[in-house]
Amino acid sequence: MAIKDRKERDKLDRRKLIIESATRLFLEQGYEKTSIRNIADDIEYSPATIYLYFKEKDEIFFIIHEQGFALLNQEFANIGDIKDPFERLQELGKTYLNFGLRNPDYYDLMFIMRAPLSEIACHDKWEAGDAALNHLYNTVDECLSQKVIHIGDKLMISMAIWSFVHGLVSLYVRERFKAVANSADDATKKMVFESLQYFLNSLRA
Amino acid sequence: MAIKDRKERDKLDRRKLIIESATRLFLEQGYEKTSIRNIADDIEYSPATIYLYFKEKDEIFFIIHEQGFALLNQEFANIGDIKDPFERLQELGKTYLNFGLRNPDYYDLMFIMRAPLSEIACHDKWEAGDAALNHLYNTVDECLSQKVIHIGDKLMISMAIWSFVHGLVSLYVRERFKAVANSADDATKKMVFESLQYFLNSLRA
DNA sequence: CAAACATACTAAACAGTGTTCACAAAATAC
DNA sequence: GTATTTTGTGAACACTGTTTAGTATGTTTG
Repeated sequence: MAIKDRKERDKLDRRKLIIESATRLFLEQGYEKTSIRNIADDIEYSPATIYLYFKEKDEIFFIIHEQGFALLNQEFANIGDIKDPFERLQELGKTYLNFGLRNPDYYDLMFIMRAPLSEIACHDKWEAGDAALNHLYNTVDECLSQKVIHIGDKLMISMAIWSFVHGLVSLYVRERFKAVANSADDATKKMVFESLQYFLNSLRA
Repeated sequence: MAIKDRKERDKLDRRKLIIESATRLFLEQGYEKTSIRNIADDIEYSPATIYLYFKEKDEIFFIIHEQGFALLNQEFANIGDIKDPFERLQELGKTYLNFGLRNPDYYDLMFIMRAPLSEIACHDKWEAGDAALNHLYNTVDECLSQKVIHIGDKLMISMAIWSFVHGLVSLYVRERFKAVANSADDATKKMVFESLQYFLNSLRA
C-alpha cells in the first residue's frame, strides 16, 4: 500500500500548494483580487482543478483565516508567563492591537469579513476564535478574583474589552480614523495605543 | 428658460428614482446582491442608462451611506436636550448601539464597508462622519470640564468611546459574537448594552 | 498482455458582475 | 424642416465563481 500512501501525500501536497499560493496572493493583493483563476494561473493548473481540492473559494479562505489565528495565538503564547493579571491584560491588548495593525489582511478575514463565515458556522464552534479569546477570558477572571478591575460578569467584561480593541483596529483598517482625524498615520496609531491605556486604567478598581 | 428648468428637474427625478430603487434593493437584499442590472431591471431602464447619472456603482452607495448618517443624526438630535453631559453620553451610546443593531446594512455601509471609501476620500473631509462624531466630541468635552470622567485628551477619549461602541456593533453584525458565545440572540444583545453601561461607569471619575 | 477501472486534469460553458462605446431615437434650437 | 443636443440602449469587454462533459494517464484485474 506504499503507492496509495504516496498518492495521498501527493494529494496533500497539491492542497498545500494551492493554500500557499492563495495565501501569498491574498497577502499581496487582498481578498477581492485573489480569484480562483488567479490562483490557478499562479500554480499553473486549470481553475477547475482547484475545485477537486476545495468545495468553494471560501473554504480556502477559511484555512487562511485559521492561519491568522495560529499567528495571533503564537503572539499570545508568551504572555501567559506574566504573573500580574492586570499587566497581562495590558499586554494582551497591546499584542492584539499590534497584530491587527501589522496584519490588516489577516485581521480582516479573522474578524471583519463575511467570507469564511459559512465555514465557521458549519464547524458549529468557532474553535480558532474561541482559543484566542480564552486568553482574554482567563485573564479577566484572574483580574476579578484579585479585585483589580471593577466587578461584573466575566463574559460581559471580556466582550467589552474585545469589542474595544476590535473597534480600534477595525476603524483603523477600514480607514474611518483617516477620514475623520486628518492627522498623520503615526499620530493616529499612537492615539490607538493611548486609548487602550486610558480604557484599561479606567477599568481599574 | 422654463423648459431647461423642467429638464433639470426631470434629470434630478430620474437620479432620485435610481437612488430610491437602489436603497430599497440594498435594504432588502444587501450590497452584493444589489447589482446595476438589478437596479436597471427594477426601474425599467437599461443598465447603461444608470451610468449617465452616476460615475460608478460606489457613487450610488455613497449616497445611501449619507442617508444612513442623516438617519443617525436625526436620532442623535433630541439627545442634545439632555443637560447632564454624562447622562447625555450614555444616551448617545445607547442610541448608537440601537441604530447599529436595528440597521445593520446601513451600519455596514457607514462604518465597515470599503465600498463608499473612494468617494469619502475624494470629498477630503468625511462630513457625514464628522457631523455624527461631533455630538460625541462635544459631550466628552463637557464631561471633562465638569470632571465627571477621568482626565485625558478629548480626541483620544472620543476615539476610545467610538471604538468601543463600534466594536460592539460590528462584532455583532458580522456575527462574531454568535460564533463564540452560542447563547440566544436576545441574550447577546442584552450583554451588548450591559457592556456599554459597564464601560461608561468605568470612565466615571 | 489486454481490457476494465479509477484518478487527475482541463476546455468550455453557465450565469453572473461592473463598465464602456458606438449607435439610434427623441426633444429642442435655429 | 433641418441641425444640434440630449437621452437611452444593445452589444461587447473583461472579469468573477462554479459545473460539466470529456480526455488522458496510471493502476488493477481477468
